[in-house]
Amino acid sequence: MKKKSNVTIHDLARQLGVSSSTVSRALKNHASIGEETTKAVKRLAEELGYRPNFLAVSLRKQHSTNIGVLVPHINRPFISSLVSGMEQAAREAGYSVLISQSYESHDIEIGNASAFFNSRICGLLVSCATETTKYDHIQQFKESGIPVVFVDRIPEKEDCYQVMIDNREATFKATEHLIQQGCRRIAHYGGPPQQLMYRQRRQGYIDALAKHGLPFDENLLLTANKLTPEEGFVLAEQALSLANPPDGIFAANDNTAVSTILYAKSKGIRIPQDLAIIGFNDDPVCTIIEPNLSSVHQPGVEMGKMAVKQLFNILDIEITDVPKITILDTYVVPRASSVRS
Amino acid sequence: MKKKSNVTIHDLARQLGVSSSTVSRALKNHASIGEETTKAVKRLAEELGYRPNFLAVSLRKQHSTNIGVLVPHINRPFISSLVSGMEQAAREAGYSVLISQSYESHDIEIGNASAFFNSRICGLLVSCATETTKYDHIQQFKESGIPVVFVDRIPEKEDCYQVMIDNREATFKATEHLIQQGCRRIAHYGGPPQQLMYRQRRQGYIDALAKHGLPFDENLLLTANKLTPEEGFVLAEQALSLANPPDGIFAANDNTAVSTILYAKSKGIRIPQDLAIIGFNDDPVCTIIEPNLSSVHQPGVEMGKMAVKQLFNILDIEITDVPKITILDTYVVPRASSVRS
DNA sequence: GAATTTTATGCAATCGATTGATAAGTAATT
DNA sequence: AATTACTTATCAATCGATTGCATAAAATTC
Repeated sequence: MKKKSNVTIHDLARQLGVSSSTVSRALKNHASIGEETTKAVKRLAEELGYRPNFLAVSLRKQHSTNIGVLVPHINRPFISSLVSGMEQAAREAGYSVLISQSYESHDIEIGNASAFFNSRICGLLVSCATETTKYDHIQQFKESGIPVVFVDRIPEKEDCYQVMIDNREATFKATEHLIQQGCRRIAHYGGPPQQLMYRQRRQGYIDALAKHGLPFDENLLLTANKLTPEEGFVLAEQALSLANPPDGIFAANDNTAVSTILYAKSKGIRIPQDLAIIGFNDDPVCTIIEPNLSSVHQPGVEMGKMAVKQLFNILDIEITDVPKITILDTYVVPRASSVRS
Repeated sequence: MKKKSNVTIHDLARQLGVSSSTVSRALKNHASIGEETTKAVKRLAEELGYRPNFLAVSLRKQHSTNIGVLVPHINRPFISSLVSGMEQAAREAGYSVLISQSYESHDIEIGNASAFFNSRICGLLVSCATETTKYDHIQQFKESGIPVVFVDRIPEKEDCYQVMIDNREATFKATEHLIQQGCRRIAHYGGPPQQLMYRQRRQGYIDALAKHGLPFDENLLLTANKLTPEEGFVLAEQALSLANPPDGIFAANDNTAVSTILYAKSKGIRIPQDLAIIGFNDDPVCTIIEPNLSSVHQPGVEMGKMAVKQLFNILDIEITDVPKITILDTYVVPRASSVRS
């Protein structure tokens, strides 16, 4: 009895002396199956613990109920929230989520996309690797009619479904916040400029300076290819050893902002009095570091859910009239690292 | 041309004027297919961009190459590392990872398990919900010959494949570390005792006290059902408002340890002089909080990889003679929150 | 040259569910 | 009684790949 006891539609058919098509239809309450028969089929199905074989269904229907998720890493606060939201929304609708990590490598991303393609996912959610600038590996999905939704990290000029935030506006608000706190020389840590997101973040910074009549000083614009904590220390040292150092720093992520706080403190620089700092992401560390780090909050779980909703919309599973490009709200969370009261 | 251009084995067969069985065999370098034919098949397959349909393969072979992963949450540092390791090891072998979150709810866990069962996963990796004490929903997999590996959160008395750490030993070392730092009244924050893991962690604490001849005081044993940061404040208040307060705290996770540091600091209690603290997990916050939090490091990514390796071992995909129960090493990471020099 | 072995390939069933076309049985209409 | 209309259920093909068995052709042996 401890054997592969997988009951199929045929087993039910045999035991009831009907055809398997009848069983199939009965289970779906098809109108052309008699009430009696339907009831009998359902009773036996329940009794024997019948479970439809999704593989068979998918093969027949030409698509699975698995959604592919392609992200750079999953063990990062923001991304794991993103994935969490995706999983939640997908599962509520009876779909599953397949994940893969590119580790920011374009080649790995291509390989993972290929694997997803072969396993006939019903849709793809992507947050691109930093390296990625070509999208042939994504194109194959579109060509096969498999919907693709880009999340957070959006391709340069592709016409595609997107769920994102307004990076420019978000950083505009963050920079403006520093200005309102009295900062006059604000530095910005930017990410790799080949990525649209980081260029947008830089633009918001520049726009905010312009709006408030502050000069743009190239020396205050620092970039790193990876915004890791380690890199944060390098950036902090660069910024703070300038002949004319900044009185405020807007970092494109929290990692580097945290490192800057640590570095500044070690140099006896007072935060926020001498140096106000704001980060981006609103990671959990923000409320741990002292002083607590101000940051721009972006709704990770929500973005994940929206991406799935977008996908379902395209698949006509749940028509909710989602616009092709969804932009979710961000807001500045002012904390002790920047609030001078 | 932008249509579903999915090339099948039959398309290749037709174009080459051979049967689809020949194509199938040729693609797998079957010995009984002529060299010429094999080459021709492969060339055309390459040319037309043939991709095997995993759904069809899986249906035929009676199992997919998808591994189901059942965890309480994915947006937690330790678990996301666990999942990251699983994904990595799985993908290297050409397998994919399906994830689902139980949110610590037994009912949701059952539902997710059921979905996995229907989609014919080839194996299951589980880290149980706190609520879970019955394992019928897992049993169905074993009965169907689908291997199950438990990770980190292990069932009480089931005979099963496991990848875990020695919780008792880990907490023994952590407690001993505090004792070596001069602590004589050590409190312990425990998790829900219905979960084996937390009972083991408590036991290690008790054993360490015993070994060093320290009295066990029930008042110093505090438990919470959820070891959240909020709950950490509650525990901290309880511990520190005792008539005879502790001089050391060993918390069963980092969240509550961090809250305790924050709380203690707000009360003017010096860390580690007045109160030494050590947590568990070695989350990223440990090096952010000040003073840096000592903790017990457990290898999340490694555990994830091991779990997959264990699965492959059972599936005879890669025989590595992994023991049924794998116990990975942990070590104490001493930091400023507990080191009195 | 006949018998036997080897090499290379095809046939057809199978995995489990779905679905358009079709048939059998009963009831209603003329 | 014959025709039409329903109701209910079956047949058989299909999705794409795999595989045991059969077979045709070529090569080898006696």
